[in-house]
Amino acid sequence: MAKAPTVYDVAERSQVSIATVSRVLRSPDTVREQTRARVLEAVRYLGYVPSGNARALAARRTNVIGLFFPGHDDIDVSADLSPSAGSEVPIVVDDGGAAAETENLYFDEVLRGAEIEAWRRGFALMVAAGRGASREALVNDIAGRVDGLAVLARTVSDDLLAHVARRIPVVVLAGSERDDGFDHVSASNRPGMRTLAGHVFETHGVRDVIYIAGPDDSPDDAERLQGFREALVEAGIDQADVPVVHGDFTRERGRAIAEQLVASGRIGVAASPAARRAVVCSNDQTALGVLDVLEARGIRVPGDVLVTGFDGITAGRHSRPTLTTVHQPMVELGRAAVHAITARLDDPELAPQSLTLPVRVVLRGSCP
Amino acid sequence: MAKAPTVYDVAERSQVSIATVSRVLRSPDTVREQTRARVLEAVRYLGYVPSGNARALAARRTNVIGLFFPGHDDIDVSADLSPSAGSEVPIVVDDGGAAAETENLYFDEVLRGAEIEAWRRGFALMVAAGRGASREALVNDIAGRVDGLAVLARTVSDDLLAHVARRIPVVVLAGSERDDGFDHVSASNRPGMRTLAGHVFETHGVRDVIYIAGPDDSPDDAERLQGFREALVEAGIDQADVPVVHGDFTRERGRAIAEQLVASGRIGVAASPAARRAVVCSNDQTALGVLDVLEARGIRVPGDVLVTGFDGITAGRHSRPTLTTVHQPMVELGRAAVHAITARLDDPELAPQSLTLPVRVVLRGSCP
DNA sequence: GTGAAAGCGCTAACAC
DNA sequence: GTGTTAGCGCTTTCAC
Repeated sequence: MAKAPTVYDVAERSQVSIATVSRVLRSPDTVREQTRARVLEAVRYLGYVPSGNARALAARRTNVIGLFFPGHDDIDVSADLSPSAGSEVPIVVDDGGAAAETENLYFDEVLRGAEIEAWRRGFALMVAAGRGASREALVNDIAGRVDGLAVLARTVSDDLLAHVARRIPVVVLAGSERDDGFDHVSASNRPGMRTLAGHVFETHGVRDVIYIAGPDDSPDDAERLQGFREALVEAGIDQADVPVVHGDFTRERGRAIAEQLVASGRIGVAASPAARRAVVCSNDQTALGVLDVLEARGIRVPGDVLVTGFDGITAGRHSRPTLTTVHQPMVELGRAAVHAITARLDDPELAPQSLTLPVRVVLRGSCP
Repeated sequence: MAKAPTVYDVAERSQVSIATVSRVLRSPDTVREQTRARVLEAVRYLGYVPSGNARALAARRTNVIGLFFPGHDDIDVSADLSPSAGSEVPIVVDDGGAAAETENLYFDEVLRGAEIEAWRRGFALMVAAGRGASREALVNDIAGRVDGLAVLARTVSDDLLAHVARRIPVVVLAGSERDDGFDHVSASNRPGMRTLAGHVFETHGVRDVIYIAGPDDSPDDAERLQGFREALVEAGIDQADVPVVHGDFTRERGRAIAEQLVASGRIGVAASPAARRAVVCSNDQTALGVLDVLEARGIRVPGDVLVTGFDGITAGRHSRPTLTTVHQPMVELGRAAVHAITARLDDPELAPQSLTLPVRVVLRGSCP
């Protein structure tokens, strides 16, 4: 690492001009076989790795796409990083208690989709998860390094987004499709929830229902609630009869809310099959929390209470009972975001696009 | 996006030199208040976002750290990305069948850790997941764009790694600590498995055991097997009596192997408490697959068979029964990797470091 | 406190 | 085919 070799070093050693070195690397077949060999040999000998920055600068294109997410505030960032003290391995018993749960499944999947699509199109992916105050600075910084940026809705101020969008294409993920001039990629939240809730009301004939919403600032959550209300109207259920509790999308909070509901008698063992109730949750994590409590309290799902989620995270396939939900194509969301960016890169004149990906209701044990 | 404004544009509009513009952005307090204000106003007006590439080139430092993983070959990359056809939401019944499982939990967590630590130290993170032939090209490419690179062991040829390492610090993740001159970060695989297996043998007195290993090319797997063997020796169990089956770390394969074991009578209902057997798996996914089959076959865990995993993925906390495992600090691994890189960046003369992070055995239902 | 000027390492015309 | 020569947009001495 003493001093990274440059094109000049390679050129000198292989007795050609720097242009030829560049050619060997970018369009090998425009160079005579023999020359090429000499250059490649020098590359190997010197340990030459082209500077991506110089390249990007000269070519006016970085071939990198950025992805910005809200940060993982939940993780203890101050934990020690000291190495293992010898080979003593502690044995602990996991009582299934309040182990900190990884809540970011959603982002992980979106990220994976973005990574896949970026790769296919010859782009690298730069990720940044911003928290707190420095968020804006981070976004600005990353914006200067990429050809296009995908941002989760509501994580960045509109001002900053507009500022950044003057330089590169920006696509907003999972937000409602506002007329803000940005490209949008989202899932059919409203219809999805409407269909699911419809299933609860029509198929099971349950009318005594509680809705557990997510945090106020989630655009997806708002759409879902709206879909839920549409289903209420359709089923002729009076909104006034339906409590809407606000959670925060975490399992923890789902548990807390469920405890309350049980304590207050809002949900519990059904006196008769006709008295069965339902808890419709705005996301899976919340629903899983509810299941935790109901199981612990001996309230049967789906016997006494129906429970539904939204997202389709993997954990819902392994819960007890398994969780009925609306499956969002998270990986596809990530892919679509990257796709939207590259599309605009290819044709900047394109009108703002809004892509809504299809969802599907997945019936499982908690609400068959 | 017509034409991104540059320092020159900002300089012109605010009547200063480009040097001053740069100063306002990098060291604001060396510039007179009034000048600074003028420059910032121009920045806002023009929608100026500094080019990260130009900056990196001039400063000879990108402030980006790279992370290279093996690709997600398992995902269907050709799937269509067409938008929702109207608002028809299909309703499907999930029979718990062979739904493609997301196997990359491990990387997701490592990535999260890396992201956190990178952020804390003022670096951006660039991720690349390479598959197949183009892997080497990708690694080379990303290496040219970052200040340091973390690579999962065995995903890149030693030659290429050595080549790249001449330019930037490279840290190898999760490999055995070979004397290859690279920095290494890994978990206590051997002691972890040894302790866990010891628990199976000593605490439960089970001696009739089967080991399901992972893919041959996994360095972690090799270490775990070694730890297992040490436990055998310690317990005075003859290795010849212990079958070692090779899986591939997937749940799917875990199921297949379990089916075989059950069919062949190697595992099954225990005739007496003393006849209880154990299946020790090299990772959690495999163990979960085994649990799937045992439950379906009416073989009781831990009553008839003890099952253990390794990794500590979230799914193991929600399986039925919950999974006894060795918990790897995956997030910490990612953080440590970034830490190692920055440490070397700060002091290139450092001797190669090998950090081994502690693990802990977590006892749950499948092997209390 | 501010400006002038020399690169950083590469690509892309344009010549030959 | 290969070489020459401008930049790409920024940081950073070194003057003033």
